Amino acid sequence: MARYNAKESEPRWQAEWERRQTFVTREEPGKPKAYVLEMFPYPSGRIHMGHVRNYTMGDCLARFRRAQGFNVLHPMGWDAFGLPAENAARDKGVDPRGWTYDNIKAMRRELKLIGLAIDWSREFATCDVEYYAKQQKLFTDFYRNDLVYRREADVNWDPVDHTVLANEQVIDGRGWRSGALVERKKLSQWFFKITDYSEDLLAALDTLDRWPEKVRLMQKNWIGRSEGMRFTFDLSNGERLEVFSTRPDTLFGASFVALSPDHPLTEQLAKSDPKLQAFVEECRRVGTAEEAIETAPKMGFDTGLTAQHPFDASWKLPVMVANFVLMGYGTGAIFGCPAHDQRDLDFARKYSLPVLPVVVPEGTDPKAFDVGNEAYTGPGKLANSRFLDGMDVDAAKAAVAKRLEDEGRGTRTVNYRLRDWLASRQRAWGCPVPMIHCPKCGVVPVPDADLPVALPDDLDFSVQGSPLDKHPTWKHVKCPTCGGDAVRDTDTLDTFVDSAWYFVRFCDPFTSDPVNREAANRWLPVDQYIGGIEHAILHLLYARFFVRGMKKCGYVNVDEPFAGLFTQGMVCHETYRTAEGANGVWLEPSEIEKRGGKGYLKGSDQEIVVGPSEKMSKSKKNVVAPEVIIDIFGADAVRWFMLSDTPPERDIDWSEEGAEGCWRFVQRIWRQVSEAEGLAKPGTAVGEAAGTALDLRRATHRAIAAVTEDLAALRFNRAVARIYELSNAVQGAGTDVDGAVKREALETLVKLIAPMMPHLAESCWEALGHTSLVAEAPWPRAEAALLAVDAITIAVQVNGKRRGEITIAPDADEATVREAALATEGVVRALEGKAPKKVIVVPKRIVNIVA
RNA sequence: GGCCCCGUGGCGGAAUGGUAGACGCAACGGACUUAAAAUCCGUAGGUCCGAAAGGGCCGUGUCCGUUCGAGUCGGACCGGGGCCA
Repeated sequence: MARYNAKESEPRWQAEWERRQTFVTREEPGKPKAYVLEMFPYPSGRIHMGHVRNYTMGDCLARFRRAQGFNVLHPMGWDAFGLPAENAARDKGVDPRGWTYDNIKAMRRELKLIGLAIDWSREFATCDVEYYAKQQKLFTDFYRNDLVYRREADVNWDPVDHTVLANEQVIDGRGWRSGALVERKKLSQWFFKITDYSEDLLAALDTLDRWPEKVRLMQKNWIGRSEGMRFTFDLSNGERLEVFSTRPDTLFGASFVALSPDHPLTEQLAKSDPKLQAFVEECRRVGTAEEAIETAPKMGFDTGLTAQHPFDASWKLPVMVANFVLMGYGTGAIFGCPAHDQRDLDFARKYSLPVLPVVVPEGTDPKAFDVGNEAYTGPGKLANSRFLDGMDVDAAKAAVAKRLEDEGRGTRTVNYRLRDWLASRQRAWGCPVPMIHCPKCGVVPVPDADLPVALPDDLDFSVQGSPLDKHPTWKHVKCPTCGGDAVRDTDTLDTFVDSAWYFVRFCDPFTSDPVNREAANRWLPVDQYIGGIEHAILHLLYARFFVRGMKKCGYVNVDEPFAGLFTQGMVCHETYRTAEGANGVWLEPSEIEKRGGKGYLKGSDQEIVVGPSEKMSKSKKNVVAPEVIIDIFGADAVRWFMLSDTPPERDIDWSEEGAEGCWRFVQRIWRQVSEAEGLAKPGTAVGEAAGTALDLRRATHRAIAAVTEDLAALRFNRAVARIYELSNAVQGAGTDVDGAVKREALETLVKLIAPMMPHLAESCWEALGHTSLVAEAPWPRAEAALLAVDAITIAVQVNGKRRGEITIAPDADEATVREAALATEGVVRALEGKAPKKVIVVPKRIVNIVA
């Protein structure tokens, strides 16, 4: 037989699957369902190794479930709106729609090279007007159901690029592209009311038991529930100021009251105080990113006002404006207790404010307790706090709360760090916000009959500002209510909205409603979602919110989008450069060669520096292109690599040697199958087996049991190891094994590799004389009788040290095992004639003799 | 600073509290070959004793503990990574 020719075989089987519509999902209500989904890609134009790993894992699971008799939904689409298309349009003058669809075409072709068992008939892109039309319908329904609202908000504004920037795009107070100092600007923006679900999104994390603990913890921290109090201070100007605090127990340690630069009172005071106005502007230059505010030096401005301590009318605290107080958190005003809050302490030291400890560790003398430059936030007893003295922190919080509530001065509240989701973007390549602004009627949603609000084809990306807004005609429209002249909302929705419900649409992407309720309720939740950990918060939280909103609007009746979540690791590669440090120039893997464990410039004796393995990135040139690799080794070998060795949640190192090893294994399987001699005819029953044949049958069925268990738990690397073992067993069994037993072993081997190396499996299946597809063959079943063994080898220890082993029947009684153990040569030697004090017999495990 | 995760051969990694290092990569020895590639067979944690068969001791980052028995459970520490500050 000839060597396995992946180049010839892979396109052939891909065409055959397509011809037979093997992976088109049909509704098969009699079967259990399995919705397997990998995070859909942004159509950059090229796939990378990270995609290959992600989609191979999902594909392996989808094929496995299919063979097990599940009705599988495994779709694919494109997260196709976003900035790169718009930047290409602006910089190169290309049409963003054409650019995007060209990229999709190129990427689809590359993806198909992997041989994925995907129902391509359901494919869509979020930039398809058919898709975003439905999203606009959802948006207006969310609006009618009070899940969307409009308000003025502070945003990062780049005055050079004339655009809003996300917090992450502001570096050191400057726009990442223009380098201009970012301003904060108030704009009317659309928000999703995600905070309505703060408590539910937090509490329901406990139900997601097939999510990584890490992701649940990250979401929990992001939602940031804290219990505290809102209460008021009386100010010297006669007004009352409401503050929020999670530490009301430290009220007697207060040394100032601080306002956010964006607090209404600050704004009011700034009108008549140019110095304060200048201070506020300085604060705004830091931007709105929490981290920037957190790490910026503490800055304060004394307003000259004082606040009266709630429990002591004679105690006056200065009222400051401080840059570290966030308007979006609590009430935008705090009282500062420097001894027990690090930010307050940094601030107090800078402005020479008093620092009085009011909580000290148990058994510490309050007079001797020195705060220094580190705030004490641990547990302890109250001190210097009048009626609270001696209480612990919780008791003091309760006592303060009760007193403030009794006086009608405050209430206990739960506060969340989670903010409402700002959905407006001043960008043109996105889903237009389906709203109309009428001078008479105000904001009016676009009526269903007028949807979709499609993007115009003739956007001019060379203009300053938003191309949608600057379009000569697009925004002008009649008000649906009064018929008068009105304008469209010229913002688009955050692209995270597009990905917040695409998995619902996949359940029936053809229906004219946004959702086919029956299909959605049958397929959802996604049984296994697979993607990168980088989406732990944003995408996954938004999708959880969206499903809740869609439930409120009557579209679905599930509580959570993703029942199982798996976050796969990155693909890494060694880095190469011509020299250490700054003198070195990065080299591509194809530019070097390895000899004797060292790296050299290809075809020369010039040694190069082999650096550590890092995430593949263009800047370090340590990327390998999937298409190139598939061309060399075939898709199956690459798929096998992605599933081998490294546990799927960890980062994997791509290496040429490893890929060659996979390619050799492909050939080995092919050889074992295609060159097998003396096989029984397909369908021959296996009779009584003994000796080598029985050993092979046992190895076969052990492999079935282990691989089945491992694949169900996504332990691909272990499944791969079990398959190697079966292959070794086939090899070791030799040629004179019964033909039916050998056929059983080989057919099992082929079925077990089928989810991982589907093309090779089809070729082998054909070589074994089948005319059907292995993709349509049922998953093998392990026979319990063959998993049992009639003799097991267990270790014998003396005082916990291994001194020998015995081979014995698994059901041997304790006395027999004990006798055999004590008779073992090594045990006799170790005991030196002494009588054992105790013999511990753990059936089928071990014998330990205590001497 | 707090919380979480991870430290096992040259490398990736296995191991329900029960024979540590399965399986793979790289390496080495042998067979086949004019030769190479490919393939097949075999060796392999360290160390000491022995001609060999075999055996002793040490060994999962370090130390301590629980247990008949610890890579696995608990505590402290060291190192790496992540999230939040």
